[in-house]
Amino acid sequence: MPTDLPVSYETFWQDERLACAVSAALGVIAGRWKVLILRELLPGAQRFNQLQRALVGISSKVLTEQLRQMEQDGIIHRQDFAELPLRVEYALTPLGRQLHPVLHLMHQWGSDYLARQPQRWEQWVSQDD
Amino acid sequence: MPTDLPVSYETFWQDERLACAVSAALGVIAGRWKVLILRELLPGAQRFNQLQRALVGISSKVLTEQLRQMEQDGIIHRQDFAELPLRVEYALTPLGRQLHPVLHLMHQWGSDYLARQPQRWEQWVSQDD
DNA sequence: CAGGATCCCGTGGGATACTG
DNA sequence: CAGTATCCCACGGGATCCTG
Repeated sequence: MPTDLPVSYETFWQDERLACAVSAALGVIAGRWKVLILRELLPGAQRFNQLQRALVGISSKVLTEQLRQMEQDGIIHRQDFAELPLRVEYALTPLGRQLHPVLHLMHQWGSDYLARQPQRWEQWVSQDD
Repeated sequence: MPTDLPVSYETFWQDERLACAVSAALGVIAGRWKVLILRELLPGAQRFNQLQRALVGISSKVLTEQLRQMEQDGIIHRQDFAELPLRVEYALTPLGRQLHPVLHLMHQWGSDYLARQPQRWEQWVSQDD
């Protein structure tokens, strides 16, 4: 039912439906590995195995799942070069690249949060640093 | 949308551990009802039943869980007025209030996303409008 | 190389009922 | 009013092995 979205500052967050936009954004990036995948793709396109090596601990099944979802959500693009050995590259779409400011702000808040809740560090620390 | 990013742009996202900050922020707001609770609390403190009435469909158990987690995460504060009938108020902490810009940016991105993926609307639409 | 196919499991969250 | 106490289940995600 809600179609046009008046994204003005005054109406922000007033309307029930506007909350959905936040939930939608959340749904798109809330996967276990998605922000990490986004980070890997920020510098440029990456191949499947490059991603898998970067994301230490992820299985190929899960990586495939996350990539497929992100592709369906329109934030990454999958390019299959029909050649042997197989070569597939994943890259951010414009929409995906527009997540950068969001991630940046989340990072800022998160850093502040972690500084105040040091005991909560360990659950977010990557194993591979 | 802000394509130009503020200050510490160089350090952002370079380090493994900086990704954790994003994941941490995500973990704090990723609950099924948390952004909705945040929105309810933005105008000011709310009582338990006020929240439950606003969040149509939530059970008291789940509401309690989400509130407890958010309290533990330091983004809301629980004030128990020891009086009868029982009265407990939940309010944002300063840290919680600092999520506002994050939510705002997520809302902007989400609106853009929903505009491009109209078929995905329904899964985010609230039932109570 | 880039996945598919299976099997498996913890847990976030829902439904319902009860209580100080 | 502001919660507990149980029971329950889907599903996101992990582990392992297989393939065009």
